[in-house]
Amino acid sequence: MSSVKHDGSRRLTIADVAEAAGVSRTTVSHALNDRGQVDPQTRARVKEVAKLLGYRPNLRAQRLRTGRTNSIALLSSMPFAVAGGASRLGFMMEIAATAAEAALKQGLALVLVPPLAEARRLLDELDIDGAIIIEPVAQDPQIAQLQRRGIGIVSIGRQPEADTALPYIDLQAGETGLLLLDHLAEQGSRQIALLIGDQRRHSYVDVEQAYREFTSAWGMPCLVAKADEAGGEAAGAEACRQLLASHPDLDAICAPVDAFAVGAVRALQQAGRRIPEDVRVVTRYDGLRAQQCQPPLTAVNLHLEDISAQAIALLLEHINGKGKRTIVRGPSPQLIVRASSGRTGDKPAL
Amino acid sequence: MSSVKHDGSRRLTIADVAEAAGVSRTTVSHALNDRGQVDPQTRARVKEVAKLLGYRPNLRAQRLRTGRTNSIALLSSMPFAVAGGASRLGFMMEIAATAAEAALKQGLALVLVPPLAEARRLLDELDIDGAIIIEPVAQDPQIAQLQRRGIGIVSIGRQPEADTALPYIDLQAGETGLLLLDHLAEQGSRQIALLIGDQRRHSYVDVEQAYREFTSAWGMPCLVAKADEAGGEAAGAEACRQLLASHPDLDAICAPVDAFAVGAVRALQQAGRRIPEDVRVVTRYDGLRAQQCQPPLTAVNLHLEDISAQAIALLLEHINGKGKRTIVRGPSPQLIVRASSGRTGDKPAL
DNA sequence: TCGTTTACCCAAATCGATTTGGTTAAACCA
DNA sequence: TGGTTTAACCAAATCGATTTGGGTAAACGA
Repeated sequence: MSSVKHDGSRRLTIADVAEAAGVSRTTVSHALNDRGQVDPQTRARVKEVAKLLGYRPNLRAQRLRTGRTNSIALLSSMPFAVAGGASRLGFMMEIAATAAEAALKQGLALVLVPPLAEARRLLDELDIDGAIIIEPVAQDPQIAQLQRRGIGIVSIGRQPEADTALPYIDLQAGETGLLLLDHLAEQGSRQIALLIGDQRRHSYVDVEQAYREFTSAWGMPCLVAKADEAGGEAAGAEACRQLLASHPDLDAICAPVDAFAVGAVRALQQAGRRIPEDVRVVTRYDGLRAQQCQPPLTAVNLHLEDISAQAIALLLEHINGKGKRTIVRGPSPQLIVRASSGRTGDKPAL
Repeated sequence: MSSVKHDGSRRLTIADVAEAAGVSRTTVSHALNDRGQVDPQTRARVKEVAKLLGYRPNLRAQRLRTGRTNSIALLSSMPFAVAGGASRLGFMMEIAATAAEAALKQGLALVLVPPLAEARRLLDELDIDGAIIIEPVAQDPQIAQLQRRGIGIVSIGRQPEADTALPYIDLQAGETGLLLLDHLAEQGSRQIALLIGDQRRHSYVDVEQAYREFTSAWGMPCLVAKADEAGGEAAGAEACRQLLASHPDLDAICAPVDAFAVGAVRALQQAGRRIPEDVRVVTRYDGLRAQQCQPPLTAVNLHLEDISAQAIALLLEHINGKGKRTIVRGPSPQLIVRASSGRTGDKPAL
């Protein structure tokens, strides 16, 4: 009879192929997956028939049988209350874009899980093999929830105060901070303030420690300000104003969060300070914000594509159970000097 | 015996619950899903037992049986060759963030499919119920591929020259363009150039048509420049330089793509033109780029969150087969006037 | 009292693949 | 020649849920 059905009647199954090829379902499965013992001629014929019919295996059945979903989730650890558009998610979305690419190349689908109040309930509905979480805060509830389901998790950036040590990609926040601080000192800054978020996030914890050691070693004053992550640029600006009020003679601000840094720039400009002549400003995440700021901000290339790829690889290792590594040192961050801290054409003053 | 096993031996199945509760698997299924006829007491007891044991249904089995995956993909129609970091994906990622949220609220997982050369092969490996494609170009191969699999697709922005009409959310690119052009004319511009991409994308096609009608109606010269999407800001700057060379007296540029607009601003500034005094610049997508540009760019609020939510709703309708709607008019775009086209404090010249 | 409805429950079929545990016939070996 | 290996293939079990098609006993109706 007709070997090709093209009415939208029903999806083709392995049984249809078996019948058309005149073999058993087993043989079809073996032939198509290059497994088992099948006569090369038969194998070729089965493949031919399958192609002709346009057969595609039912992924759901495949997955029930093999126990794999071939998909992973990407979570952030943002506070739910964060307001404002999606641009707030700059960092997460940049990782998302590169991680999705890396995942797809490994045959994995990447599911985006934005920070969401309902996410806690919905997290159980997700059929995933593993998850990547970005810069988790201490005691992140999502992590516990996923671990309860036995789902493998890897974090980008160490989880602070972790009771259950998660495998992670080391973002080297301390070193990155030192890179920025050294640069500022080298440029001549002697009153450097640190502006970080108030969450217990490794990048804040580590950079603060690095900062304290740095200032103490140099005999500099220790000026730490904390702002609310949810507040974005406005919170950064406000924190900067307070810094200026209490320490009018500061000559540099290191603000790892790009939104805080841009907010600080605005506040400084409003206060009549010139950047970089009076105050230098540097940030960590080199996103659109840092690049488009006026003046453009000195930042750090974190090599997020590499980090994403490493996170995917690490996660796969752990899912497959043959992963011994629990900490992976990410690529070395590189300083990108821009006008916000650069040596001005001719020295500003003596 | 012990009713709770907590060794990591094996995932609990419905059979375990059935045994523990002393009923059949059928009854457990019915009880937990609030289906069938089950004694309220039994139902409660089964739920109790299931909770106690920590039973969670195997999603893969559930999906094989019910035929749903509860996940959808988000595709862009970008050229693969596009270089540069993820920030190029600003528009896609902004939709991704809002769409993921809207999808999750509907119990759907959103899988990110970045523009990728290998994507064509990998697209068949994705187990999804439907897909959303952003501003598809004419003849997009991904669409054909998914349709071959019988997967429902909805596009954000009409697909131009479509042979198979896709349901879509109308982005009203023509109206949006007119909004910008009217604004420029109102501000006093009389030599308005249009700078668009060279792909066959609805937003370019529609805005170009609107532009031609607009200039013809006003008796203005028709200055259309096209740049390569993959070129980003540099391509926009180059196109702008050519425009300036051939039409030195232009007094406004409408560049719907934000990267082109920012590139144009750079080129204008290098050419010694003041913005907005000499040349006004406006763009469509109100992303970080437009906001952080110096001067900030007049742009349009497209209400992407609403559009994402509408796209998800439309897709669900079509997946469920009860969708009659094929075109949904998105929310009305709103002009956001900023310094790049604003009336300057005191009129620039007489 | 006998048939019928109703409430409650269950065994088995089903979804569509993969995998286990065979069977059959030809090839090989002593 | 009789016994063993090997190649090629297949039927049935399996994954873990949902759904179909009854079955049983109590309640109801005439």
